[in-house]
Amino acid sequence: MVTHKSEYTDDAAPDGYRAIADPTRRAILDHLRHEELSAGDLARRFPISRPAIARHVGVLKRARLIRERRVAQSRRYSLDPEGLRAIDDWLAPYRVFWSARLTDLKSVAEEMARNDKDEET
Amino acid sequence: MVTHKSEYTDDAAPDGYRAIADPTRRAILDHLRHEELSAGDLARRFPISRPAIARHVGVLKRARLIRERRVAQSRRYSLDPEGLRAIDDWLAPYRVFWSARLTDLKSVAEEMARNDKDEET
DNA sequence: TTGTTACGTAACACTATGGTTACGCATAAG
DNA sequence: CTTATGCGTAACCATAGTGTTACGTAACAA
Repeated sequence: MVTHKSEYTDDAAPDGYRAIADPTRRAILDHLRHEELSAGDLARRFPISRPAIARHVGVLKRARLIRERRVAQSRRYSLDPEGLRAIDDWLAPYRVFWSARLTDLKSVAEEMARNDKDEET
Repeated sequence: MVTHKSEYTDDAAPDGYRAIADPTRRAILDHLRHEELSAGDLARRFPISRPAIARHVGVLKRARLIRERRVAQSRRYSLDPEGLRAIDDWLAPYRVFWSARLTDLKSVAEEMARNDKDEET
């Protein structure tokens, strides 16, 4: 709803779901999967400006999807499994829906209901 | 440019990443994991209006995360594994980053690099 | 010191998103 | 038929998100 905060209280860490919602940020992760890169390196690989990259990197960092390592005046970024693992954990209960056949989806749902009876807050 | 339209450029199917970025939509999915529900059913379980639910449901439907089944004037929604599976597929290559422990992250990255040498288009 | 390089942050504009209320359409029931 | 129910859509408003340019700071090099 309306938080009425309006100040830039950036205390709340952005969640991983929001972080990977942006295709540019997913592409950044895909790049970091292969090698450690700085913000400048990334900016050269994308059609957007370096400040934009810096913002994306900030979101990913606060969501614990990447880590920062300072080398001289450069900052190298690498993957941090923590955030993606959280998403994977959320996704896990759904995985049975496609690993188990689709032919009997209803029984699968009922089995799920037994396993985690009241998971919602 | 689009000066006076700008309202619904939503012809393109929304991707699943965007769909699960919203906590309300994730909660909707969690409810549908246990039982088949209509938009009205969902609206009663959430503190937002039914039209808002209908919009969320539309996003989830176009992202192939849920399915619609018409019963009389009611529309029952159930999970569609297709969309979440796509996300899981994207997530899969990263899974090795936390299944292999953090002790030697660099070698893991190099292994990944060998496996899918150039994945970006 | 001065100059270069690498980077993040501030300020701003535009678009996208998510909420509301009001309305229209389809089906069911009387 | 008329009336009620269930649901989606349109119009509108407030906020969050994403891009830009301009600027400030920190680490090297000379």
